[in-house]
Amino acid sequence: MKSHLQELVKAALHDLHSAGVFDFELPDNIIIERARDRSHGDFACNIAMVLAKPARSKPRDLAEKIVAHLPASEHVARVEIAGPGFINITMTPAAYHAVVGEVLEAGEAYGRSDIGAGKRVQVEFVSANPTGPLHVGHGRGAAYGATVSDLLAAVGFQVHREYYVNDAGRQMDILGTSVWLRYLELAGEKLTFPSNGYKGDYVWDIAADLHREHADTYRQPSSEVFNGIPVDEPAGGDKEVHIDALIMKAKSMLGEANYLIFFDKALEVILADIRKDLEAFGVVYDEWYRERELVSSGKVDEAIEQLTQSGHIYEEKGALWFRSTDFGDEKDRVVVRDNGVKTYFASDIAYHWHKLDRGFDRVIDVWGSDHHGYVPRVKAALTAMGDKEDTDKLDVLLVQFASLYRGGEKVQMSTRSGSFVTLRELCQEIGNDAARFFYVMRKCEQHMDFDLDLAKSQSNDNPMYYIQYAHARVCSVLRQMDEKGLSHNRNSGLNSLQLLEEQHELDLLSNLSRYPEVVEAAALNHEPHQLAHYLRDLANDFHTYYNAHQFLVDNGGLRDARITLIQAARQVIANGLGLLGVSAPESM
RNA sequence: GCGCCCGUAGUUCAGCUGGAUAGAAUAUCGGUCUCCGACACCGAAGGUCACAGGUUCGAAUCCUGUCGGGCGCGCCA
Repeated sequence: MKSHLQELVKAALHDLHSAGVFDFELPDNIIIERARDRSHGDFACNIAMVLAKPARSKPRDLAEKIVAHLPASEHVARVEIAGPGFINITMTPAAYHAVVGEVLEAGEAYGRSDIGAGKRVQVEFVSANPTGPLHVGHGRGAAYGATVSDLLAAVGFQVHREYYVNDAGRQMDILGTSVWLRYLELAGEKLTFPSNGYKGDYVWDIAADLHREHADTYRQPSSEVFNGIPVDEPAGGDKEVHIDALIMKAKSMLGEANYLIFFDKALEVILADIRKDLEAFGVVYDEWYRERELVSSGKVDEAIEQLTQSGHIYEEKGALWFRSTDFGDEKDRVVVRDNGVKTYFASDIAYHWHKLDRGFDRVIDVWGSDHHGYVPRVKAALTAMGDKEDTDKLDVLLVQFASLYRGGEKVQMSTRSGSFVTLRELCQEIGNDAARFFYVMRKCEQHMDFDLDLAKSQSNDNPMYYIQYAHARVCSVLRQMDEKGLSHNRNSGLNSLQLLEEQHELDLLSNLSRYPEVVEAAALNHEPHQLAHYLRDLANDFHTYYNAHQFLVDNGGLRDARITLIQAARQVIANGLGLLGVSAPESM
């Protein structure tokens, strides 16, 4: 509908241009807005005000000329000039009625489009270190990333959903060592668990598994394990030094191969757990990309070599540094430490370099906002290694933290101490639907207060229930219709749509026609919350209509028309909820 | 100290990328079930868009500064 009007205005402008009224380039995108106030018609165009200056004309005069050259359209009922020079357009009821047929014809495909056709986009999200179960902080990234992916797919992009698995590196070593120490305790050793180790119950579980499988095979006396280890922080030492020494000791006492039994078991169990949680959350990936493969395939070395060749690497204090300040970063970054170990950043350079290499037209990273300082250095590396154009393909979307509230109190959490709310616990408490919906209800860069009591409540202050109820209510009406033995004929309904002339009906129709625009905007701007808010509005239109008018009326034509209309509403609500990963129940 | 994000009704948030009288929900107050599900609807009240400048036909939106909040500033990942 909107694009139709854009064409009309464009045609008028071309007319004026060839008539010599304009001597400047015409803008290629013409803004048509939905009028907020009904007295302004259905759509408003501000083009006359935009072009007033270059045309050296008063906005209203210009608007007159444009309106005079507007081609006739069967969909347009009225065109008026208002205010400082707005062109207000009112559509015919028939133009709105037509949307019902479009919705029912397209069904689940209504709202989908092909504007992204032929373009491949990669969305990497969550990518939490596999050192423990996903917690609620990851939940927002999961819901957001999954929804953005689904939205992009809905507008035609070929979407590749990816989880980057940090299965190499120090944090994983800390985990592996933590598991071994718990295993030793299960085997009967007495020891003081490192303050920087992973203390969650899941570590005990993994250790118990290993102890069942291997009994005391890998038991070592704790006195020997802790012999020569610098003291831990509570004893006045440095917890980092303490844990690093324990890792070294574990590797040397167990031997590389046996150490890997603990390391890999922890990795495998936790990763499977993460995958299961995400699947239960309706989040499925196309690829789980392993950091270890990146390393073993030599891509990290290649990346460092490439940077070295192009002169962006220098050595200082025994370490290799990337001169990221040449590309706008605030300081240079280490890629290889003085002990020869490559940093996480080195892997990330290689990973992103390889991402672009894989031929995606766009690459989206969804990160927690606490990683925002990381963006300049990754972009710096990409710019150093390739061309600027490639770097611009990367979009980093930063998701702010969500604070959970229960009973008006903020829920505290911390991963390392093991006292956190897991994503699984959240879903058990409030349900998948509420979790998915609430997480994307806010703009991602907006800090969010997540009210668990609200998400749980089955009442009108919970927007998700409100929307689902609208869907269930339509289904209920259709059931009632059957029970009352009333017949419904869709073709008759489609042919009787002109009977829909109540304001409530026109409002509902207008919002139904808006759906494809909302999906498009939500997808292209990476803003799922637009869809969430839209659905709330649409549900409101429906509930209002429901309360004001009877659907199951005696007049068969009118009844068919109304039933057809609310079937279309049900379809759009179901489609929208589907894109948000939320179910559309037939009763509740 | 520097960088990024944020500041809109009592509260939680929208505001369509610069448009017309800043909107919802919630809380408060008052109405609506003999009726397709009251998990709903209708109405009232609620605002110095943090503050001060600037840009222009026009600013909550863009620029500068100030204040306030969150996060980040390792040879950690």
